[in-house]
Amino acid sequence: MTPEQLDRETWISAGLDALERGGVAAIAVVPLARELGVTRGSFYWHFRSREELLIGVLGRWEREHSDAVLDQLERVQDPAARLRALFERSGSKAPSYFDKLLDAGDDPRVTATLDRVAERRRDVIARACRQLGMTPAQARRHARLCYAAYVGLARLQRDEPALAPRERAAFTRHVVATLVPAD
Amino acid sequence: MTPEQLDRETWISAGLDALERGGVAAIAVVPLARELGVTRGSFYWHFRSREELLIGVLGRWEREHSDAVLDQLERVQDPAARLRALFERSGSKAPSYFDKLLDAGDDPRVTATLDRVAERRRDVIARACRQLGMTPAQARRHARLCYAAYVGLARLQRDEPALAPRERAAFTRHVVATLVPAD
DNA sequence: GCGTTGCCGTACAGGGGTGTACGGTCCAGG
DNA sequence: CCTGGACCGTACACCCCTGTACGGCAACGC
Repeated sequence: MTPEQLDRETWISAGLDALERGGVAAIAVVPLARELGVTRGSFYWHFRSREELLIGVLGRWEREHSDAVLDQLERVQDPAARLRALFERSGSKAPSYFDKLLDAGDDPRVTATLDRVAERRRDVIARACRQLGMTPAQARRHARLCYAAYVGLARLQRDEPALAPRERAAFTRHVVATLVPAD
Repeated sequence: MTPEQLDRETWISAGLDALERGGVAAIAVVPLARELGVTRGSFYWHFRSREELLIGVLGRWEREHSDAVLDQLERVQDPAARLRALFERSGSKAPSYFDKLLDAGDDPRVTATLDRVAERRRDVIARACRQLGMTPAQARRHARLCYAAYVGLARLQRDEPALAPRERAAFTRHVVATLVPAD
């Protein structure tokens, strides 16, 4: 099934899985080697250090899980619908990697990545707000607020387990009604 | 200056300082002992384990930095002004401990504490919303949104360094105008 | 004075992690 | 062939942390 020969990308995939389960601290050489049925000898052939793996994992997340989502969002023509889609996504299960990364505020590599995606996401939101008639300054402030709510919702959703489907839908409607102008 | 004899409360104070600087992981016996100019022999006389210290630090934060703030907030009569005060606080420097704790989502002790304070804060917000004319269900949803924004703002404010005073004031006004009903 | 108690230093055992050096294996290709 | 390179196992040195056992010292009461 799994190829007997590992390569860089296999290690990075395993690192992403570990991130989802145990956070950034779980992206460690020894546990990953155990999981892959291999020793650290393999790892240090493909990577120069643990940090190099971390950079690889962060890069892949940024490309495949963050930028990709934004591109998908940008394809929505109506700006109000675009913002709605953002908050409807935040109500579902998707941002599992995201709040794990939010937990690792100490690591400079992680914060650098997070700063980049935050800026891009706020830009997308601010553009939609301008299309809805806000001034640039208003749009910038509202984008900041919306992104803060997005980040906070990603947290709440992990701490509180359930939230019944009907209530979840009602809450999402309330969020959209409050934060999406002209709605 | 410092008493040559240490006691439990001194260790807990040092633990709180360490939390502010380096997060929950910095609440460790060896570094704290170094900082206090003492060895672990002292620590293990006052505490049975590192976890006992953690519990002490969390308890003190919950009493002196979380509950105290809520009590102060409750003394504001006008419900709209009460919510305004909440968001004006989130714009300043205060919640430094808070977002450090948010980073440690893995530790069960921390999440338990965070869940308790989240519930209390949402209750305070929801009560204000009901006083402003919302139905109980509306108030519950709006409190959830407000608290999510509060959490998200605590994060943003650490990542982004400055934000000029005038812009900060304008942003706070925008947050209040958006999230405080009848404003 | 003398012991008991509070407080701290020292030493040891152990676990988990990162890197490094080096030794094997297997498979291509001259 | 047999040589070299890709790939992995093994062993070692090291760091940082938790806990435990025990020994020392100073202050207090009796």
